[in-house]
Amino acid sequence: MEKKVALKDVAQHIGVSAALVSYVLNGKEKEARVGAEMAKRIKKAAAELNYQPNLIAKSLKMGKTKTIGLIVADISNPFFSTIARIIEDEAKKHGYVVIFGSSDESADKQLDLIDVFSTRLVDAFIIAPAAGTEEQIQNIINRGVPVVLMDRFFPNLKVDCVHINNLNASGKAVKQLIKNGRKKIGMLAYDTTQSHMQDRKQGYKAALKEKNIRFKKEWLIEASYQHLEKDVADKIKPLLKPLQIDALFFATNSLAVAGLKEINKLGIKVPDDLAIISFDESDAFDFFYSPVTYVSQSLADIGKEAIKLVINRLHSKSKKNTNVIVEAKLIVRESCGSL
Amino acid sequence: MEKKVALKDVAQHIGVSAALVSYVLNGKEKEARVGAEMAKRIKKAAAELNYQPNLIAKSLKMGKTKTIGLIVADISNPFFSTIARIIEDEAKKHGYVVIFGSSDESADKQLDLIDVFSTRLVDAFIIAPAAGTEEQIQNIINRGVPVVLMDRFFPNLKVDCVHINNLNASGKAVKQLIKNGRKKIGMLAYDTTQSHMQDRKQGYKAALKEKNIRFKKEWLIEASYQHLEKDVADKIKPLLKPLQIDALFFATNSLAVAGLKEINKLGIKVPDDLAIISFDESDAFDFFYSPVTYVSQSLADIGKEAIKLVINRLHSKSKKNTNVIVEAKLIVRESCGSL
DNA sequence: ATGAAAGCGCTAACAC
DNA sequence: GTGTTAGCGCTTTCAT
Repeated sequence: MEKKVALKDVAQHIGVSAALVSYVLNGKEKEARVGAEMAKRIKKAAAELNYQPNLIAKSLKMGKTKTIGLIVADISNPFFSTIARIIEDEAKKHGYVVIFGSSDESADKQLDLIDVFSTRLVDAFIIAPAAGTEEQIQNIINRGVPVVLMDRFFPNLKVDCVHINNLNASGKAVKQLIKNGRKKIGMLAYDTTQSHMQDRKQGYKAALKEKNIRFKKEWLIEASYQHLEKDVADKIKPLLKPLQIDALFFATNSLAVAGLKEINKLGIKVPDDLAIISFDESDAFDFFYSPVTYVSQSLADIGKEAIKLVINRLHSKSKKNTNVIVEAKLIVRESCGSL
Repeated sequence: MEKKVALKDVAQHIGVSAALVSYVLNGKEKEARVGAEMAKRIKKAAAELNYQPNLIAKSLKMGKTKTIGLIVADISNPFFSTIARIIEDEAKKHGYVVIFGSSDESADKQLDLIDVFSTRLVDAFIIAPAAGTEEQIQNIINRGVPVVLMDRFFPNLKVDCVHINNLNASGKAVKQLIKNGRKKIGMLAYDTTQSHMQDRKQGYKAALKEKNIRFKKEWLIEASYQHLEKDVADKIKPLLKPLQIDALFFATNSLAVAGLKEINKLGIKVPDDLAIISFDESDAFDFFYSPVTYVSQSLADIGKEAIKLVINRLHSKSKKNTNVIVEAKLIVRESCGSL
C-alpha cells in the first residue's frame, strides 16, 4: 500500500516550490510564465511519481467540487436511469461527476437528499421534484446554487427547467383515439399535484372537449405512486368489467405496464375491445400482442438540455431563467386501433 | 444569497472555541467532557445559525469522503439500475453517498472512471468489471482501497465479490429444456471473457454433456456488446431459417429482447417451434405472448451483499476476502414448453 | 472543562 | 521565472 504522493512531494523531488507544480499541472504555465524547461521537468516528475491530484483538497480551496447532484423519483425506473446515463455522459464531457439519489416522490426524502448533497457542496442540482417541494427548490436557489428541474416543474418558481409540452402531447394522443372512432376514453393517471401529471390530465380533458365529447368523471382514475399495483388493480376493474370505455390512455409507462396486466387478466382484447395509448416507452410495449402506441419524449434531449442549462448557469451568472421544451411525438402502432 | 456559516462562526457567536463546537456537533461531548450546559448552548446556536457542516473540509481532514464509487456497464440497463437503487439505499443507511459511472464494458472507460473516482478519494469501489481489467482492480487493492466486484469477477484475484453460481444456474435452465423434450438447444451469449458469461456457456455445455446430447458448435452464437442488435440479427438467422434447433437459451435479458424480436420477425412460434429461456427479468418477458421462463437472480441481494462487504472492509482491516454467492432460481413459465 | 494551534493538499496573490 | 505564504473548514492533540 504505497503512500499517496502529493503536490509537494513532486515539488521536493525536483527541488522546486509547490506553486510551480500547481501551475504547470493545471496548464497555467503561460499565465504564470513558467520556463518551458521547468514545465517539462515537472510533468516528467509528476508522471514518474505517478502523482494523482487530490480533488477534495482542490475542492476545499476552490469552493467548487465539479459534482452535480441528481435527484429523481427512482433510479431503478428506466425512464430516470436512461436520463441519468445521458446526464452522466454529458456531465463527464465538462469534467463533472454525478452523485444521485432517489426520492420515491417523497418530499421528506427529497429534502434529505438535498441536505446531504448540499453538505457535500455539489456545484448544482438536477431534480425531478416531488410534489409540494417548491420551497425546497427555492431554498437552493436562495443559497445561490444552480438548479435545473426536469420532467416536472413549478409554474410560479423562477428556475431553469426542461420538459415536454405535456398538455399538447396528451391532447395529441387523445385526439388520435378519437380520430380512430373511440368515444368513451378513459385515463389512468397518478394522483399527484405535479405539473406533468396535471398537464396530462388537462390535455386529456381539453381534447375531449375540443372534440365535443363530454368527459365523465368515472373515466379518469388515479393511482398513488406508493401503491401502484394495488390501486391500479382496484380502480381499473370497475371501468373494465363491464366495459365502460372503448379506449384507455395511460399517463406513464409504469401505469401502462400495471394496467395492461390487469387488462390481460380480464381477457379484454386490444385494440378491438379497448384501444390503448401510453406515455413513454417500454420494452414491454414492443412485445404486447398489440404493439402499444405511445408518446415518445426524447430522454436524450432532456438529459442533454438539463446539463446545458446547468453548465450555462455555472459559467454565466445570468439572472434570467430558461424553460426548455423538448419534442414529444406520438408513435402510432396497432394498440390504438389505427391499423 | 446568504453566505455560508462555518464552524468558527457558531463558535464566535457564543464566544467559545471551534474545538468545542466540533466535539458537540459530532456527538463527542462525552469523550471531550464538554459541560452539559455548554453542549446545549452550542447545539442551540448551531440550529439558530442554520449551520451546515462542510463535508469537503471534513473529508480533507479525515481522509475519508463517505462516498462509494459504483461502476457498472451501463446505468440505463435495468439490471444495473435496479442494483444501483439497492446500493443507494443500503449505502445511505451507513451514511454513504454513491457516485456512479458507466463503462460500456470498455476497459479504457473503466480505467478513466477509476481514476476520476480515486482522485475524488472515494472510500471504496463497487464494480461490475469490464473484460480484461484484473490489473485495474489489483491496482486499486494495492492502493489499499476496498473493492467489491459484482456480477462478474476474476478467479485469480484476491478480492471480495458477490455473484450467483452461473454454472449451476445455466445448467438448471438447460436441463429444464431437455426435460421438456428438447434435444437441439442453442445458446445466444455475449462474446466476452468475463466470468459470468464463460460460466453460463460452460454450464450450458456441461448440461448437454450430462444429458448425453452432443454439443454442436453452430448452436452457440455470440454477439458483441457494442453491436448487439446487428450481431443478433446476423447470427440468429442461420440458426432459425431453416430451424436447426428446438430451443434457445439467452445468456442475458438484453440478448433475449433482441433475439425475441428476430424470432417474431421470422414468424417462429414459441414454444411449439422453439422453446425459450433467458437470464434475468424484463417487463417484456411478461408481455411476450408466451411468457418467458427465466433465471431470476435477486438483485436486491446482490446490492445488499455488496454494501455489506464494503462496510466490512471499511470497518475491519481483515485480510481475508469473501466470495458471496447469492441464490438464483428458475422461474418456469410457458415459453420453455413445460405447460 | 475549554482553548490554541497544527495541518489535511491544494491554489493564488504577492514578493523577489 | 520562481518561491513564500495564507487560508479553504474542519478535527484533534496538547496545554491549561
